[in-house]
Amino acid sequence: MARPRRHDPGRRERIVDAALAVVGRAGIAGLSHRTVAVEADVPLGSTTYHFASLDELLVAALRRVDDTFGARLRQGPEIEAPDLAAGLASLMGERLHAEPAGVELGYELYLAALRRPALRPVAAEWAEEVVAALAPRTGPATARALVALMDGISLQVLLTGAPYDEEYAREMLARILNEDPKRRAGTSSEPPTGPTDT
Amino acid sequence: MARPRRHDPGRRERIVDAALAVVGRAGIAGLSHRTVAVEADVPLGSTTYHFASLDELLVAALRRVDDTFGARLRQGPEIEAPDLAAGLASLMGERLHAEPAGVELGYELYLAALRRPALRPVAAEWAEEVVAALAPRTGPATARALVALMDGISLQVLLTGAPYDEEYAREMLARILNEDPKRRAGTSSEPPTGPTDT
Amino acid sequence: MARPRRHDPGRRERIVDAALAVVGRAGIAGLSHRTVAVEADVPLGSTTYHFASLDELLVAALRRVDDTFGARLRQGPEIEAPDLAAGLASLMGERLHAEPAGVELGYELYLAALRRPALRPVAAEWAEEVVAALAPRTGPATARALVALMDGISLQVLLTGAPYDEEYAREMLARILNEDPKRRAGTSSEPPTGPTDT
Amino acid sequence: MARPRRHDPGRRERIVDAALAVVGRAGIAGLSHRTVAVEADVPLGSTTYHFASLDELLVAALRRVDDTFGARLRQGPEIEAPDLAAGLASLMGERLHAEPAGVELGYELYLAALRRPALRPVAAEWAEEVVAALAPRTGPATARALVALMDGISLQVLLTGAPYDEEYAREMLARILNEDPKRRAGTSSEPPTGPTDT
DNA sequence: AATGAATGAGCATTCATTCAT
DNA sequence: TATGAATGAATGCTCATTCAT
Repeated sequence: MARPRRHDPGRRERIVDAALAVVGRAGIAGLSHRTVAVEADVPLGSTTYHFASLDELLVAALRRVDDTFGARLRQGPEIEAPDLAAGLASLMGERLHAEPAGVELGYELYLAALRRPALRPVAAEWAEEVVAALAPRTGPATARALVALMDGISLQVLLTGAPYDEEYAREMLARILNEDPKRRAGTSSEPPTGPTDT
Repeated sequence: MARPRRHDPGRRERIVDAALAVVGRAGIAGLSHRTVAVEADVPLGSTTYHFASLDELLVAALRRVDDTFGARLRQGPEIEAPDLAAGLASLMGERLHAEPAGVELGYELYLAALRRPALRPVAAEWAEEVVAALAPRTGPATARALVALMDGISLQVLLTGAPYDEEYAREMLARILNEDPKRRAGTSSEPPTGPTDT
Repeated sequence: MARPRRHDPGRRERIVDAALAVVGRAGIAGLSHRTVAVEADVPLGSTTYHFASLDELLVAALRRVDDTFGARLRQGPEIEAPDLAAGLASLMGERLHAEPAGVELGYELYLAALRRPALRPVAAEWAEEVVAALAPRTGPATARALVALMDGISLQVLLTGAPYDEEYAREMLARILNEDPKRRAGTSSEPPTGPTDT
Repeated sequence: MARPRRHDPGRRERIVDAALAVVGRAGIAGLSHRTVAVEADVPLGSTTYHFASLDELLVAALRRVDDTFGARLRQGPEIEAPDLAAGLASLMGERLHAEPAGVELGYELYLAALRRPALRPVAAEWAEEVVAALAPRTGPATARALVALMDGISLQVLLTGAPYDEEYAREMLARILNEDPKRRAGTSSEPPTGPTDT
């Protein structure tokens, strides 16, 4: 009972919150007008009134997530650590252990965006955010490669259920940070816009 | 009308083929008993008779795919190329251009596996296959990192729609192949089970 | 309760019957999976199982109607009446009074077909049936014009609610049956394929 | 954002215009409060505020249409043409080719009126308008028959997709204009209220 | 062994209308 | 006087699975 609730300010936000809760629990595929309406304790029609389509709701929900790797990187000290590879490897481990759901959500978003164009802008933003945080320190090309490697390693962990090996991650990230020693002297950093960068 | 086809020996296989065709065309989400029954020109009940669940059918179909990066790697010459990084970068480009659908299917499988445990073994196999092909040449740890990096780079290409930059990929793969120059001499290969490998 | 009803032979036909009943009562616009399911006392899914789309069901229902003007014409004596115009006018009146619902259904079908291509073949068949019945007596062109005139007169009656004026109808049908007296001698019939016919 | 538009005097008219645009584009079935509100760039509530029901809005919109056969007939020269049948046949062809959408709208209105009593007055007006334009020249009964025949012929063209045969139409219209040659001399006009007219 | 029929749950979406402000 | 928000009912349709034959 107890559901008169005409004039419910903030309802739109509550729906977004509910969508996020549903996606966290059941994945993007588990999001439907019905699941979100139940979660938000709101009539079904209300979800379609506020969001013309499920994609629109999903995008609104994903944009609200500021608990991404990029966000964490911007706030934390790792970006300035003397050993950047170790900092990133540590941060990966921290997130994989502390909030695996958040990490999963991120990759689910990436992969879902492959088939749902509406999600691509958000996915691209999430990815760009990390690159933007790293680029000032490493240059854009290396930053992009670091992100690619971290993405690939995280996916492997999530998929195989194998434990995260932080030392292994550190080593491989360090290799990316090493420019080719045959062509240059082996320094561990490169100018923001080095000659090999795009 | 008059489509008896009792005693149809290859039917099970035909259903698997049809499932694969459907998945290739419409993605994993497009697979249903109905779509596959239509594609195979088989009664609906036949699909549930031969496969207890959709997941089972999907697994059977995915296991039959031999058009994976790993399979291609096993057959081709790249694995023995003097410049392994260049070989892999070239192979990535080839696949991204020639059969993006196949590449997408791979990542779609990863996505699905995140939430559907039944698919995880296949997804893990697909990933392991590449590692297994590379490991004899680079050692398992480096192989795993190469795969991670290639996955990350491919995802970026597919998600952002940016053109694939083969030279960039080659450079970054080469960095992974370079062991830390501070600790060792920069050789482009390492023994199958080097000290840093897991 | 009392609704186990697995294995219900003839169900498909019952659904068609129900559809016809719904359309007769509420018009084509009143036909929905739900209304027809209730009318047939059948679960909702059953209607979509037997008919892939509403259009398909509607077409099946309309094709079963043999209570059309054309059917009546084929069976009755009017077609051979010495005064064809009077026979047709009388038949129109008979139908308008005895089964206005059937007449309405016919014109609703014609008009609905304007916007729903799936209905056009049936509508065309209904119209052709009358033409085919009349053509041996009057020639195809005159037959077509007779049908057009009868359609137009019936529409006016249905729309305005004005009473059907049989004598008026007879007079105008007779005029169509009269070939142009300026060019020919005024006979009341023309050969099956007269020179002015298409 | 910032679309205040309080005190918008012509809003009611704009809503009617928008309704007409929607109906022209998507048919009567495509008219809804939402579609019309979007088309008029007006808040949803505004449409229900100004028009108590959809029917009311639809009637207001249809009454404004002056692009009907009757309107065209009142303005054009055909009504005074020496060969009235030829004039009408030509006008039919002109409209069927130049604005089939407008013609279809007319018949769609007839359809809707069959089941929605609120629309009947408008539909009757549309039909009466042509009769009124023709009656001074032909007498009311003949006028009504001409209209009936033209409606029937137009419906056949729209339904079967067959090309409009102007000469055929002219011939049949001419027959209606010919009073029965057996009873009277074949003149091509009759006094406004001839003995056979109702 | 094989399958056509069946079905209850679910889907995204549209809608006319009501109502508190 | 306007209107944004709200909502319950309905729409066509898909689905995995069950089951009697």
